Amino acid sequence: MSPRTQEQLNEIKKDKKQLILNAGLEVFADKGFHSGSVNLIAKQAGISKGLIYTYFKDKNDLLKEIIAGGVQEMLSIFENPENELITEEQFLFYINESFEILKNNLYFWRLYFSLVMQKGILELFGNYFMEMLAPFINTMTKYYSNKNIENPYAHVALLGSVMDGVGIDYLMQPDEYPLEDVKKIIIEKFK
Amino acid sequence: MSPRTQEQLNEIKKDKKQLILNAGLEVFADKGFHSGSVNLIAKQAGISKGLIYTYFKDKNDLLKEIIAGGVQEMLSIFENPENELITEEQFLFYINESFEILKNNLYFWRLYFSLVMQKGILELFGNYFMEMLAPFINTMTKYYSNKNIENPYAHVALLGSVMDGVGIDYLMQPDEYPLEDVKKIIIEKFK
Amino acid sequence: MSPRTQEQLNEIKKDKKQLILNAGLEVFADKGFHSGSVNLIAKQAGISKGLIYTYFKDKNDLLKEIIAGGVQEMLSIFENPENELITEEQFLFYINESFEILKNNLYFWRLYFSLVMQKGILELFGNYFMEMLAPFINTMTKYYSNKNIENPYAHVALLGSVMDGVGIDYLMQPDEYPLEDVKKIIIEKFK
Amino acid sequence: MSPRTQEQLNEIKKDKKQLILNAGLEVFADKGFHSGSVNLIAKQAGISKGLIYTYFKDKNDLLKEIIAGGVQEMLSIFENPENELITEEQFLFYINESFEILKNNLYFWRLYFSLVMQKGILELFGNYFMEMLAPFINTMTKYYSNKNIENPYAHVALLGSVMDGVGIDYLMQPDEYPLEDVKKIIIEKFK
DNA sequence: CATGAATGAGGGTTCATTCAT
DNA sequence: AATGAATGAACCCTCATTCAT
Repeated sequence: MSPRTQEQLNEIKKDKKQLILNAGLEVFADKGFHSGSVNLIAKQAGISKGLIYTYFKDKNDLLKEIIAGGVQEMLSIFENPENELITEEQFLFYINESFEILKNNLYFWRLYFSLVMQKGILELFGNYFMEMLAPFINTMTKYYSNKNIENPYAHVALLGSVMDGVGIDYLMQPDEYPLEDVKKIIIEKFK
Repeated sequence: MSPRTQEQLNEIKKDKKQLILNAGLEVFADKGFHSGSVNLIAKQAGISKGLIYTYFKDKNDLLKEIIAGGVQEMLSIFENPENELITEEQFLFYINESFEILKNNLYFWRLYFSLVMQKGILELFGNYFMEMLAPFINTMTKYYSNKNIENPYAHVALLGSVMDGVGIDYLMQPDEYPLEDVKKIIIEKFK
Repeated sequence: MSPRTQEQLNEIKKDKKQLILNAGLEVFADKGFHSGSVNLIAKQAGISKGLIYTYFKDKNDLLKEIIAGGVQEMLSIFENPENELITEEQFLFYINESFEILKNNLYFWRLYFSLVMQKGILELFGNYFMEMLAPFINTMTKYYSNKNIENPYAHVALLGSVMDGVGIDYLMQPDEYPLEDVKKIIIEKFK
Repeated sequence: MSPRTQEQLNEIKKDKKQLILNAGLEVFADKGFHSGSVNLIAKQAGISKGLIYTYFKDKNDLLKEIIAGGVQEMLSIFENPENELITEEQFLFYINESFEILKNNLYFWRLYFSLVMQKGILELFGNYFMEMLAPFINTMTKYYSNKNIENPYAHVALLGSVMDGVGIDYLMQPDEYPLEDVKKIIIEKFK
């Protein structure tokens, strides 16, 4: 029989790669990068260990692509006319949107926070994370500066920390954390 | 030389154990639990690998005792006449104290946050962490309730998250994070 | 286009097989049998991994056929009226010819010498190599016997070893080894 | 009980290390470096796989130490007053000695010849082998130069090749190769 | 005939844990 | 109490081989 066409192969490749990326995300998010074994990821994806290495150079590479994918998704959501000053309404939108992103990407954020604490790993990603967060930080800094608030930098740092902290606590107990109520208070206090 | 008394022996034992606990805390905080090897801990403590197993059943047990120790320390600091209602002044004291604790226990908190995201590990500790945080939560809840603030539970959850978020961000970049400025804003917004 | 005739198909088949054999020879000679991967051979031959298994049972089989081909080529060059006694002139010719063969089949001889030391691999070939060398040995033995030289067997063994040793040393540093000068001395000493 | 003294430990270490070196030499000589697995070496030495890594950084390191040991042994045997011109008697001694060394270190020489053919591996050893052979080459060059023989360099190259070739052929069939007879002829032709 | 995705055994290596001393 | 040599399970990764297409 004739071999598969290039198109078919590309389709397979894309699907399988995504399958592995998803499995990797779940496993790494649950167990952490070091404890999440390639074996487990293969099992989770329903494939053999070896196949992972058809799509990724090594375990590091798999992690990098998982993160890159997540970061891309974040950026695509947050992409805004860069140096635009935002209104209070837009501020609310951003906060809301951030919470939606958090809720819709539990695994990614769990992975993010577990990586962020580990010295050696963070270096793998260079400025990925910084780049991901930059638009948010820039926009917020401008927002606070415009409101003539004293020390806008500290305000933004705090707001970022708040989002981080809420994220972590919510991820730890998604069913019990009063996310919506907390959101309201944040908006009230930080707008 | 005369043979050591039982008391002296106990003292030695306690010292050695503490030595290992300290070394373990530093290594786990720096490398993470999985990557922080027993060998490294032994080296850091200046003892042999085998001796660790005289004091601890296994690596998990070592981690548990490290955490338990840290939690005890937290509790001892925060120990307050339990159901006492606190004044605003005391509220300020608590916040301040929390920041001091954070700054003085970088290793512990780094370890804490690196563990907290990992499902498998978290189960090792059952309610340890919850118990550690309970007094803080209780006191704050009472404080907000007394001020007739709407939804005190959500307020406390948020305050806890804020402390978590600030903790993480500070730990990531201790030299660059504007901790004092952030503290001021927190007090202003949450008192 | 008209469909290919059976003959043409056979021709293609033969070509493909030869393509693989050549690629295999180069790769095995360069990397060694164990480290020369099937994948690399396929790439070198410009075909797919799978196709190799249409022509060869397995990697061992490919090696065997590569060696068999090389041995055949040697034999065809050396083929002489079997039990004929050779003159000194013919002796010179043989030596010269041997050097030419060496120079013209660097890959084969590199592979040959890399295999010859390994017990496990050598068994794959049974008497291949012996058969390859037999005509040379026979001819030379007769030559020396005829000259009434004492212990012609040892002389032939030595001559064979000389050719082996020169081969190896030349293969190790083809550009620096004084092959022509060495040849002159050999002829002088062994004719 | 008290732990072992440093002396005892050193003794153990030395013995075990030598055990592994010997096992490694045999396995690598028989199977080649790449095909000779750490597993097999452990089995041959009667120890666990892991123990090898107590004594050697990795597989490469094991090979290096095996070779270093062998080279040292060679050098110690051949050590001669360096720039001394040798007599014919001494020449005979050297040739004889070389054959003894060959016979007494079959594994080492099998390993040597199997390595020498492999491009990538040879580089691991830099000038080890060259240094090992240098005294032999120097001494012989001087010997031939002194005899006013034309092209002493080619003579030495040939003599070296002869020793190599005889070595290989003998190693391939130690029981059948007429080593003593061959030695006589070599001496006769090359002295 | 031809492809390359997929498998799984086996490779080198690390490391928690044990145990003779 | 103290040591560190020794073990073996589990890790990441490679590669010969198979098979659906």
